[in-house]
Amino acid sequence: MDHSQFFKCLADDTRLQCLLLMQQAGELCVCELTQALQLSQPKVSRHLAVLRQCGLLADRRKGKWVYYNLHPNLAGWMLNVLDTTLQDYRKGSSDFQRSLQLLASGAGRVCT
Amino acid sequence: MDHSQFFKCLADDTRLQCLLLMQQAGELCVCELTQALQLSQPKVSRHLAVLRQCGLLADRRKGKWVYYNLHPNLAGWMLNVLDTTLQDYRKGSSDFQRSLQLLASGAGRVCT
DNA sequence: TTGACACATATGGATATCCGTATATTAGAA
DNA sequence: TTCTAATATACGGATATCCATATGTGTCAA
Repeated sequence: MDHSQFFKCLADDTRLQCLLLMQQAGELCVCELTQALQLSQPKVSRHLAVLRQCGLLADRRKGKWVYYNLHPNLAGWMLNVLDTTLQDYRKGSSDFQRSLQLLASGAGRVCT
Repeated sequence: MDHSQFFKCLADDTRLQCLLLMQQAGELCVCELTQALQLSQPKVSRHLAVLRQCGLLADRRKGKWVYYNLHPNLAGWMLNVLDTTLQDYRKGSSDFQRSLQLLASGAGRVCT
């Protein structure tokens, strides 16, 4: 995986938010991400597929639900970039705060 | 400037190499970058314009030459991302080593 | 002022990306 | 097996990105 390819993965707002939410909150299923980000299911799913195919995410099926998380073998420098970004993202983005709240409240949450 | 917008700037190989070369070597003019990266002048110039318009680079004209450098007011987290990337980039990319050598040797260099 | 050089930008076409909508796939429950 | 819910993918169109080539702009020197 190329350096610029990695950044291409972060260059879309939906993908970046998914990654940062998982880094903050750990493993999440598609329905949680869809709720937290207030986006359509196909949109979220398609972007998660991109991140999975690039090796940034690992997926795990449990019953009807599929859980995603940062890939355990993610390169150190990539984790470092995500860390740095998350720290700044938390300060600035009110959307991110709302997403975290939606996550915490479990609004519309169906997966166990 | 948006977070994902910043990553969009790094998502192109030419732009990423330009940024990392400047971070490594400091201020560089267009002809040096063109030589070091072995790319056409319009291609380099166009990507530098993108980075300048996004506020990542500052430019300074001196006679016939235009020197570019990382913008002095670059946000801390962005510098941090670039640092992390450069460290890993130096290890892996043999192209980058060659570019640095071309820079150091001053091959085809005309600007003072 | 003219010519040469460094750099910037305009243009048009090829390709990639993104999205909404519709549909397929998979798993559990009835 | 059949139905439903969660997720994945296919399709078509709109938009964005990237490039090579050609041309414009600014500076110096003669």
